[in-house]
Amino acid sequence: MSVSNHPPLPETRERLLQVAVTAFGQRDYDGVSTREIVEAAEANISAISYHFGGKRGLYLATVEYLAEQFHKQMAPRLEEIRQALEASDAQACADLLCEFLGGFVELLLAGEHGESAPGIIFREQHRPTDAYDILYRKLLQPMHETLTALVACYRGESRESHSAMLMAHALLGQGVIFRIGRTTLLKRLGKTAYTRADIKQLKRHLSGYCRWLLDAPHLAEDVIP
Amino acid sequence: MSVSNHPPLPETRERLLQVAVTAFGQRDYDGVSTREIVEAAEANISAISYHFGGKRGLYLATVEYLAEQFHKQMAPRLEEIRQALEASDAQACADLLCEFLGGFVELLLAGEHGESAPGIIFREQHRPTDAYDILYRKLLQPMHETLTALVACYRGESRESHSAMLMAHALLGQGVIFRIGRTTLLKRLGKTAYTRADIKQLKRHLSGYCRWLLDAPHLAEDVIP
DNA sequence: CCAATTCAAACAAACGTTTGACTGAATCCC
DNA sequence: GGGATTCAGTCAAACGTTTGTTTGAATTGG
Repeated sequence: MSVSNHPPLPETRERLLQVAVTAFGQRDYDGVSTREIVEAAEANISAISYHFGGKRGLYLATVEYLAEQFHKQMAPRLEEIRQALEASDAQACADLLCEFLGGFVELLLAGEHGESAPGIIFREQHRPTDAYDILYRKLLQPMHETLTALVACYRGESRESHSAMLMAHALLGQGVIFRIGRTTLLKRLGKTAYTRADIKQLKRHLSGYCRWLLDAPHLAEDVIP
Repeated sequence: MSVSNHPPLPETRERLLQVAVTAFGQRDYDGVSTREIVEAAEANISAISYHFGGKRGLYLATVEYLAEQFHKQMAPRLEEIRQALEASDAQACADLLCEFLGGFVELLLAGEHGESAPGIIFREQHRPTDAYDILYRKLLQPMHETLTALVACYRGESRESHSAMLMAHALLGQGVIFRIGRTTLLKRLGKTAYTRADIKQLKRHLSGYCRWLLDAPHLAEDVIP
C-alpha cells in the first residue's frame, strides 16, 4: 500500500530500502532473497510484506528510491541548464554539455551510487519490467531530454530532432561504457581501480569528443523524416 | 526399419546448450530454472546433472559455447587483421579498424547472438564469476588486443600502450552502447526497433569517430608511466 | 487503551539434485 | 553365431532445502 513519505519515515522502512539498493544493485531480482535483506537491515522477515506489500513492492520502491537519489545529485545542474537554455547561446550550450558529462562520469565512477545504480539501470534496460517505467520517467528521460535540448540548441535544431537525440545518446554512452566495461578495461590496463588521474583523463576525452561530435556530420542526417 | 517422422533433433547436450544460451541471455543465473530449460529442450530433468554435473556446470558450458560461437563469427576478420598488422601500414590500420567496428555493431544489433550475448557478457562484467574468465580468454581479450594493436600500429605505439587500450575501449564502447541503451534510445526516438538505415548511420558515425579519435590528443597521454 | 509495528512460527510452492529402474545398442565370451 | 554382459543415456519419482508469504500473538509509543 502507498505510504506518505515526507513526514518522519519509519526507521525500518528506510533501512530496508538502503540495504535493498546495494543488494539489487549487485544481484538481480531472483538473486536476492527476502531473508538476506531483512537480516542485513536487522529487521523481521515480515517487515517487507508490512511496509511494501511483498518482495516485488520492495523492488519497485527501491528502484524509485534509487532514481530519486541519483536524480537529486544531478538536479542542480539540470535546473541550471534548463534556465541557460532560454538564452540560446550555442557556445554556452557546448560548455554546459561538456561540464554535465564530466559531472556524470564522476557520479558513475566515484559517486555514492556508482556501484549500485548501473546494475539496476542496465538490467532494466536489457529486460524492462514495471521498474523501467519508473527509471525512465524519474531519471533517464529528464537526463536524456536535457542533453538533447543542449545539442539541439547548439545546432539550431528542434528538441525533437532525431540527430540531436542520437548525439546525446552517443555522448552519454561514451561515458557510461567506462563504467560498464570497467572490469575488462582495468584487466587490460593491469589495474584494479580507476585513479583520479584516469577519471580526469576520461573527462578531457569526453570534452574533446563532445566538441567534435557537435559539428560532425555523421549523425546529423535524419534518414527517416 | 522405422522411419523418423520428425526431423532429427540435435543430441540432448546440444539442445540443452542452445536453449540455455537464450535463457541465460535474457534472465540471470538465479532467474533461470533447470526445469524450464529441460522442458524447452524436450529433455529430462536429470539430463543436466548427467551431461554437465549440475546447473552451474551447464551455465559455464553455456558461456563457453556462446563465447566460441560469437568469436567464430569474427574469426576471419581478426585473422585478416593479424596478418595485415605485419605490414604496419598506418592508413591500412585505420581502414581495418573502421571496417571491424562496422561488422561488430552489425553482430550486436542484427546478428544471430545479438539478443543473448550482450546479456551474459554485461552481467559477467558487472559481477564477474568463474564464467568471466572464460569470456575474457575466449572473446574479450582477443578482440580487445587486436583492436589495441591496430590503434597502436596507426599511432606508432607499443601494443602495451595504455592510450591505445583506452582508444580501443572507447571505440568498442561507442558501438556497444547502442545495443545496451537500445530500450531508452528507441523510446526517445519513438521507434520499436532499429532499421537498416539506423544501423548504416551508426556505422558511418563510428567510422568518422574512429578517424577523429586516432589523431585526437585527449586519450593519448599516459598519465602514469 | 488503541493503533502501529515487530516478532517467531508455520505455510505451500518452487528450487537443484539424487535415485533406481529402464532402454537400446555395442561388446564380450563360450 | 547367439545368449549374457556392459554401458551411455533417458525417465518418472522423490529428496531435502530455500523461496516468498501469511498468521496471530507480542510489543511499542502516543
